[in-house]
Amino acid sequence: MPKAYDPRQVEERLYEWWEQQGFFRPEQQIASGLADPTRRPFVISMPPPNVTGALHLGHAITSSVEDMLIRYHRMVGDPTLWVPGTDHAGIATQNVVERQLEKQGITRHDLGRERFVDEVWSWKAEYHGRISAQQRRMGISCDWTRERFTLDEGLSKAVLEAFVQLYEEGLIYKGNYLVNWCPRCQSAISDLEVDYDEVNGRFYTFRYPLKEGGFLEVSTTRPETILGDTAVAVHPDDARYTHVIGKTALVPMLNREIPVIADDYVDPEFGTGALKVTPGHDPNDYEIGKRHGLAMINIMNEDGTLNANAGPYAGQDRFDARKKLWADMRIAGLVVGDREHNHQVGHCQRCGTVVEPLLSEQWWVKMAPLAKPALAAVANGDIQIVPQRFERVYNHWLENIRDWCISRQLWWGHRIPVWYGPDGAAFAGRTEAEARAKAVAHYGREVNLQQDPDVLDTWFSSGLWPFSTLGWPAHTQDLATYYPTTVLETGYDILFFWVARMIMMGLKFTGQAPFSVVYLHGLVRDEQGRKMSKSLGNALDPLDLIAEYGADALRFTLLTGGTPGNDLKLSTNRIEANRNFANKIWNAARFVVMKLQDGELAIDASDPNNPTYALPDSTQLSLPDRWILSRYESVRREVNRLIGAWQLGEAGRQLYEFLWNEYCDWCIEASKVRLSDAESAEAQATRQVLAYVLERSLRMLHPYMPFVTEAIWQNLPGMAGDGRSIMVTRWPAESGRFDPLVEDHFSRLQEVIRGIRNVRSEYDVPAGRRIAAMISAGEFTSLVTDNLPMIAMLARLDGEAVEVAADLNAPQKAATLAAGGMTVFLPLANLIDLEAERKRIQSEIDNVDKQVQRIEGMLGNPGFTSKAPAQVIERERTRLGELQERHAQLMQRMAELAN
RNA sequence: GGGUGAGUAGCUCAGCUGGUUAGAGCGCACGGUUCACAUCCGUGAGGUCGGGGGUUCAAGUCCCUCCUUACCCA
Repeated sequence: MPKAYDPRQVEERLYEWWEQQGFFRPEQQIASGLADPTRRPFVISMPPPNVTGALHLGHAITSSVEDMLIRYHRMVGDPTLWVPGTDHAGIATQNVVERQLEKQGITRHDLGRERFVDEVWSWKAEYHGRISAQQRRMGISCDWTRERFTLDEGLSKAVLEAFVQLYEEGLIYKGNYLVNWCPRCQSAISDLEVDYDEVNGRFYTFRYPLKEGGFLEVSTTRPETILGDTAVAVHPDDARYTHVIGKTALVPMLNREIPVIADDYVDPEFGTGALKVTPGHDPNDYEIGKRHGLAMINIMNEDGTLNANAGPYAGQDRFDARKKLWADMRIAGLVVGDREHNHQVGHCQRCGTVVEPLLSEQWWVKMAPLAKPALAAVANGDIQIVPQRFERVYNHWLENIRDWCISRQLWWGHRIPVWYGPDGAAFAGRTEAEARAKAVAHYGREVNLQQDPDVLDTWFSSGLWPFSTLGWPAHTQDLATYYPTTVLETGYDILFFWVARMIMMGLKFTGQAPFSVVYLHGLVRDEQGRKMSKSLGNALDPLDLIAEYGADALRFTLLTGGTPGNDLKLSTNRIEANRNFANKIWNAARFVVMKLQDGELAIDASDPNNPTYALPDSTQLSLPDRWILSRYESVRREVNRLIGAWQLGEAGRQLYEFLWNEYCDWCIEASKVRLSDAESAEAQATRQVLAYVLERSLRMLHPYMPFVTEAIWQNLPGMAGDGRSIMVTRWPAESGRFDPLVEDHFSRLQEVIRGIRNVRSEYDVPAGRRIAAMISAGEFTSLVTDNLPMIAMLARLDGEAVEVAADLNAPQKAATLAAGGMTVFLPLANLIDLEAERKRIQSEIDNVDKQVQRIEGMLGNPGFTSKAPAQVIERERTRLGELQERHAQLMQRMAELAN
């Protein structure tokens, strides 16, 4: 084993080996006996990354969390399946390819639909390759043989099936309503695809002339929509305006006559209290228009220019028209004024263009009937959302859900499976033949059919992902075995886009919730807490980080750097620290492996998936051996508990602290004494314990840091070979080694050792100098004498000059410390300054005093003694006793020094 | 306007169902050629847990309120 762990030397090689061995496949897990085929499989559908481009840290955190869960469950013995795949990402992908073509001066229309789509497919091929290579670098153990793409034949069939079923049930309908229209993409988009950003706009106030004479002052942020006004509204109770209700207003520049109406929606406090109503270009006005039977005028073309309804402004871009119209109105004397005004404006999530509410004929899904069961599934516990607080967000959205616009005026995606007859009648079919048959039945003869040119919203196909990837609508073996899946893990930002829709679709088409747990992670941000983005230039590339620190360090950082549902500010400092951790355990293992050369090591290999270093007979175990075994068992229990409670980060942190602070800093250090006589029985026992605890701990760390744990495990004598891998060993079971008394005893010795080190440091005793000590150990005398060589080594005492007894008198010139229920005198003759020593002891006495007072206060409080649990009271009593004793020891020493 | 999260050491964050003297990493100070590791070891300094009120024997943890901040929905 090299002196430093170098991830670059091992990661890619190990990954290829794992994949080649078939470890990622549930069939292999069952065949090898690791997984119990009678257990419920553990299944995750990977959130499919868009084939748009490269992966970012959002994908890296997804990969880290899911792989952690998958590896853990695989080791636990569940048949474990992780289905990977990618998403065609309609608008996003079409946009990048269009932009690419733009550079060559070509539009998609130049190419035509078919050639353009071919172009996108080749883009997809290239980026899909990049994406899966990146995911492999993360170390993810998904079943690549089951990889899917949303435009695959099978998944496309699922889309057709879902569409036709919903259509036939009347849950999909076509209608001319107000949609969010992106003039650049020239497509409708759903409510969720609109981002509302604050914009420095203007607030324009003008006069609306009345036919009957006079005028009404009205304000707007979008003057060009005046051209589409079909009413002016005031609040019915607004005394200022009662007299104008029912009169007729004249649309500026067009002189079109429109009514002045009264409607509760109008806020008399806002602006002038009179509202222009443009049902064709504003969602609220649309509602008013419906209530009052107003005309709905569309003044805009699909590219954002105005149409013939805009009269003289036809052909002008919407923003040019805004300026022109305002200028003309100014000349006409209709302008009152305009001022700065910051407000929220909808932008296309994919291209940033200001979205226009536009009347348009689109396909919709009726959501209310789908939302109801989805709400119930969470309410009745079929689906658990982690963290739970997101249930409220989920509920709120579903309770107020609106119909979903699913048609997109794009070329890249699932073509809508509807064909129109000559008179426009629509026939939905899973195939053209099916639609044709319906048409023949309808018309009584063959007619020409034309397929709808539009495609479906990407999320329509993603909504089917958990079951379409397993073969639905076909009744495949995979679907029967692995559906419903277990956990859906993703960022909270796509709770509505994806998670809620999968739940609705899953319940609708399979009658079952598609997963039982939704685990939501937070967003990865930069060190200042900003969202990572290309334009800010603050986006870290996971591949760069892996190259510099190793995949394990990145994974561990993403897993332990935060808590579920909360954003994570990623700093390279932290990744570096975790790289150091990988190196630390690598070196710990180097030490152990080196020491293991000194003797034969018995391995219990009765279960091929659970090769186990045998432990010595318990009579052979020293205190440090028993201690690390007990600590290991405590941590094992705690890690299990935490993972069970979805506290994956905390579990990882526990492992980190156990391995570094207990295994390395104490267990290994303490072992060196007993290993010095390599031939001895105690050395052999120590080696066995070192090996056992290391190997078991590596298993628990494996889901977090798969590479370094495997790299080490392959070097552990007797473990590797015959294609064995740590990733398919069993998760450690109860060891029966927990021993609180041992933990108590060892921590007393730790206190003594730390205390001595502290004094040494305070008195500037040279690190290499071995010093004398007198330990007045009371009831712990045999504990100390039994472990004296270890204490001497760790505290750098001169073994020849250590005196231990139940009760010792202090030498005059000595530093004194009370620790672990014992008193230690360090006769540092020429170093001790009596005055300084008195001060040191006094400050310790003060410290002890404070605690004694606190506890005495507690125990003296009848409320406490009568109401607190007996265990807590008992613990405080014990502590008080020890503190009082310590206090007495220090006081006695003070008295001696005073002489 | 409705909702949610965050506010704990100089920085980034843990702290589960309320119960020892509130922890870690980084940074800082001091000291280290201790036979695995300087990607390291040892010691230490540093916190009125955002403010105020309340519940409780006991509050970083529960409740109310306010402040700051980020995000979601409308």
